[in-house]
Amino acid sequence: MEAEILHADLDAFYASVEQLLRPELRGRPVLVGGGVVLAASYEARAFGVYAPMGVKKALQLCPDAIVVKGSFDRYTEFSEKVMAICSDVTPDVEQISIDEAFLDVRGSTHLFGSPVSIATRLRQRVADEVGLPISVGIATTKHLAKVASGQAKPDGLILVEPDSEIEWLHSLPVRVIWGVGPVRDATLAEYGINTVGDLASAPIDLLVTWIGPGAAHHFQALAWNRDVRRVRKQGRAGSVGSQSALGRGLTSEADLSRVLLSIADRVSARMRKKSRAGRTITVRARFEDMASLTRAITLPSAVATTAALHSAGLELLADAREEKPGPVTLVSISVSKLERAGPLQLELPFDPGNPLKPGSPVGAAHLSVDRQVDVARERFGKEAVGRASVVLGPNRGVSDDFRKLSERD
DNA sequence: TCTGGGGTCCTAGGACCC
DNA sequence: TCTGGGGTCCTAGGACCC
Repeated sequence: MEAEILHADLDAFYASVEQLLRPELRGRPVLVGGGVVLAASYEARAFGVYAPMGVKKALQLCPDAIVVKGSFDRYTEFSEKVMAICSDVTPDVEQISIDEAFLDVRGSTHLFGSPVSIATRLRQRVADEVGLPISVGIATTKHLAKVASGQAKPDGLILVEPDSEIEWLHSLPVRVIWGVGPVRDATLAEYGINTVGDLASAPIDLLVTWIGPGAAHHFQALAWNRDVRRVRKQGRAGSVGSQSALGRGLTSEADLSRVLLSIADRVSARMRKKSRAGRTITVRARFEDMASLTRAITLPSAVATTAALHSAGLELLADAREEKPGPVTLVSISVSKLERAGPLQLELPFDPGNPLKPGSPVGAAHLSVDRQVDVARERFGKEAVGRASVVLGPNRGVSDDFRKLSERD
């Protein structure tokens, strides 16, 4: 098997963009974030700072660090430029986050040369045309390419030769396996599993009892570089969500409702922008002790409006607070089981008394909004539809939803 | 000053169906 | 009346990733 899968990963992405935009930050320790560090420049990492560390602690370790809030719109712009360069190299690009992507270059070698020369050119172009450092790993599988790019950082390139890949992989700490985080790392360490080699040679029946059957088989396969996942162009099924941290916490119904409304509006606007609607609405609440509860409901039809998410969110949050009263320090709404949705959709508000009868009774996107309202009034009565909200297309806020109604009545 | 905001995936139990 | 096995869908929680 040839090593033809690349994993390209921008180095300290947010911090690097800040240093690019503000030359006075170059060569200096930079922290991007508010309460916690989202990204630390390599100058800051030299002091032991990493994400996600509290900013306070980071400043103790590195008092000269400059803290910047972060400009996420700009980060998206830079990400798009880099992904465009990747797509120049091969059509088989799978973007897995804002700052990293897999590239399958097997179809490009006849045009652009060996995977190493392709990767070298890619790194050079990103440096010249965008101005950012990017590391690349090359291997026979996605997982190994990802491990390799991690080892290549900062600003490096590693090709794992197929005939020595097992030897190379087995020498690394088990934490490099994609999916082994702090908890599993600690569990494995208890049983003397410290390197990938240890993991590879652990008896599978014992591994199953330590970390469960799914994880055991998955991680041991990865430890032998058995990874059949292909580079796939389109994204995953997905979910859309948003959250807000609430400082010391909120207790009043009115405050929480207001926060939920703004979150619901953010989520629904993003769904509409993507022309998606979803059937499962999940609310998560976090409390003062950092414990959290989730509540979910799956509706018979998909919804995408602020009003539907808000009223469902209120119900679900009330349910969670019944189990655990007290100040809520973080709340989130996320929507999954997404489907394609037309840009125009009329919907009745979520009905707390009857969770089986929520929105979109007239999801007839081919009809005009006015026509949808008329049809709905015929079917459901003037009163019910008087409270309906209308999705007017991508990226409209809640005020637009409701304004349309008041115009009608 | 005890910690952001966006996600994916897995597990386990219960309801329900055949 | 008691009993089996298999499958799907849903909810809740948890680990992990960037």
